Order: sequence, then C-alpha cells, then structure tokens
Amino acid sequence: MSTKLSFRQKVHLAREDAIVTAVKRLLADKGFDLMTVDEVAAEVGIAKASLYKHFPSKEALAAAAMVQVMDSALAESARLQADAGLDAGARLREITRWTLRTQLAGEMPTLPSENSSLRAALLAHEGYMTRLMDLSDRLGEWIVQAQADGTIDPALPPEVVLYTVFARACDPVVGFLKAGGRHDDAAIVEHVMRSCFGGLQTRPPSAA
Amino acid sequence: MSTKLSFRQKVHLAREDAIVTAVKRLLADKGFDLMTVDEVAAEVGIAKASLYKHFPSKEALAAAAMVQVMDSALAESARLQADAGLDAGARLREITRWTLRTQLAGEMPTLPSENSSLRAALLAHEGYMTRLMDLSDRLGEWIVQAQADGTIDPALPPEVVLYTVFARACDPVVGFLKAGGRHDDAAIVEHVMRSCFGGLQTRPPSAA
DNA sequence: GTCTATAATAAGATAGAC
DNA sequence: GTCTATCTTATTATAGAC
Repeated sequence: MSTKLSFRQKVHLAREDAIVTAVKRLLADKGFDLMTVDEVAAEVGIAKASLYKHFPSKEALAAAAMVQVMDSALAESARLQADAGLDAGARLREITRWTLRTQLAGEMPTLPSENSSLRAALLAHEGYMTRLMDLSDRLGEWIVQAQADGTIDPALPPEVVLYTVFARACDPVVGFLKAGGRHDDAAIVEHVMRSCFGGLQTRPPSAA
Repeated sequence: MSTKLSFRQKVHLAREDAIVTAVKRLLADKGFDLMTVDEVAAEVGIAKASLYKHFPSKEALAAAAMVQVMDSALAESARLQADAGLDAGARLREITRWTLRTQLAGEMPTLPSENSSLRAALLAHEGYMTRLMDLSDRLGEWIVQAQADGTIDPALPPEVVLYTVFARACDPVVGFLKAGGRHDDAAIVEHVMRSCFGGLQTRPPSAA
C-alpha cells in the first residue's frame, strides 16, 4: 500500500468518510430499514446520485459503516490486549463498557435483525466478516482465559458469554434509561455493567 | 358485557383472532417494518381489502397483536401472583422464563425500536398502554419486595431491573443460540436465565 | 463526480361491484 | 364482508447533461 495520495484521492477519501460517518449516525438513530438514502444524501449535503457513485447500494453504504464500527472495536480490543495491567476478565468488562459508551454516544448502528436485506449483504461482505471473526476470536480467548482464572462463570458455555457481550451493543435498556432522564450516561453504564456481570440477584459478599 | 353472541359475531371474532394470530407470528418472525399487509392477508387467506374492514391500518393490526401478547403476560403474572409457594424473587424469575419460552416458540413480537411509526401508535393506544402499565406495576411490586427480601440486588434501581426483565423479550442471544443449533430450547432458557440473574462473573458459593 | 430529472418498484390504503 | 382492480406515496436506483 502506498501512503502517497494525490489531492484528488484525499478529497475522495474525505468525502467517503463523511458519508460513512453520516450513515453510522443515521443507522444508530433509526436503524437500517427506516434510514433512507435521501436522508443520507441530505445530511452529507450532496445529491443522491453522487452517493451512488461512491457506494453501489444502500446495503453497501450500511456495510461500510459496520466495517468502520468493527475497526473501532478491534482498535479498542487491541488497546486492552496491550495493557498488561489487565487480566482477561477486566478486558471483557472494559470492552463491554466501551460498547455501552459508544451506544450512548449515538455511534453504535443497530445490528441487523434476523430478517433483513442487510443481513445477507453483511454475511456476503468479506471485509465485515473477517473483522467480525477476528473480534470473536480475540473475545473468545479472553472468555476462555477468564473462565480458567475463575473470574467468569465456567458453567456458562463460552458462546453464551460472547453473545451476551455482543448483545450489549443493542441493549434496549440503555435507551430506556436514557429516555427516562433519571440517570446520566455514566450511571447508565454502571447500572447495566452491574446487572450484566453481577446479575440481578443479590450477590453474597465476595471472597475475592 | 353480554356473553350471548350471535353466530355472525362469533364468526367475526374467530376471523379477527385468526388475523391477530398471523400478525403475532409475522411480527415475531420479521418485525413490524418488514412485515407487509399483503403477507398478513396471504397467511390468513383473505384479500387485503378485507383485512382493512377489520383493522383500519397496519399499526392497528400490530397493536392488536401486542395487546394479545400483553394479555398473555398479564395472565401468566396473575398465575404467579396466585401461587403462594413463590416469593417475589421466584415470581420474577418465572415471568422471565415465560418470556424466553414464548420468544423461542416464535410467539413474541419484537418490541418497537425507538423510531417507528408503530411506537407512536402504541403510545396512543389506550388498551395497550393500560396493559403495559398494569404489568409494570405488578412487576414493580415484585421487584421492590424481592429487594427487601434480599433476593434481588438492592443496589440496582428498580427500573433497571424492570427494563432488564422486559428486554429478555427481544434478547438477540436467544436467536443466536437457536441459530447455532448446539443447544435445545430448554438449555437456551437456562443459560440465559443464569447469565441474567446470576451474572457473567463467577459467583462465590452462596451463603443462602 | 456532481447535478436535475426520471424510471421502476414496492407497499399502504381505497373504490366499487357483488 | 369479501373480492378484484386501482390509487397514492415513498424509496431505491439510474439516465444523461455538464
């Protein structure tokens, strides 16, 4: 890969980045089905036909946004991996916290529900699937390690833990609490973290 | 209310019930936005125009389905309330279990996401809102009682517990595990129950 | 590559006969 | 109340000039 880019190419990439940023925000706000390409064009400030010169379809638009989110998540996971002061359990908690903060910031596109034209497009999108598997592998290692360490319940199958962490990205509890207006963002994150990792039941005073 | 119904009225109600049943299934399967009125008509086996003689809009169709689900949930909560062998914590666990079983059976319509024409229709639907508030009140009493009993973590605000229980109705973990095919329905329910009430962290051997 | 204008299609809703 | 046929609107996508 050359790092030397012509002015034209830089402008091109900057525009595509502006488009993807708008798509991310709209996806987080309304979801794929309710987001219209007209809205995206309006938010970016260009004509709809110009959008289609950059991305061939609405699905490709959304996939590009999902790839960018995956890259953010992978970057965050790399930071946590590099932090030698954290054990596997702490890394899992911190990536979950990052997920909740990202959702609260309105930057977490809602994942595709089971039946959606987006779902098929994402499954066929090589870049997205590679990143999803990389992230799953890294979190999977943390989970197995944390279960060996005794910080994550070994009675839960690892995929249950993985899906539960992933699901925080679209946890409706976050939105409900935000809409209620009785808690600030930090409190919402801590409440959801406590219910997720500690459970709803009362915990006996921990030996640890 | 008279219990005496003419034959015509009975046929009318039976048809409306068939419609609502189809809508419930399609809502659980595809969600509101992806469900089309044509599909509903096809599944019931009548013409679309006939549907509109029974329900004035797609939103009214979905609202009728949501009311029926709420009635099921209220009936289940009444059964649990009447069971003197259960304390508040056990009732909360059992209503959550019922929610998960209903979702696995394909009978739990997905709740409206934040931005949807359905959301506004439901907020304006008196029958739905009354039932939602009745159910929230009953679960709210259970939560406060369970926190006083020490079976639910008193550090969590009651509304966090309430929303967390409600959110099991659309927990994507259930669908992921089902799609994975490595667990039967009963195992899925138990894994999600354990992660929800016990938390992802290892629990020290309980004193209780 | 950007624009305006325009297909092409899908889906909610209705008209009018029976 | 049920049907067929149709209207209306919203939305994805493209044509063609510059």
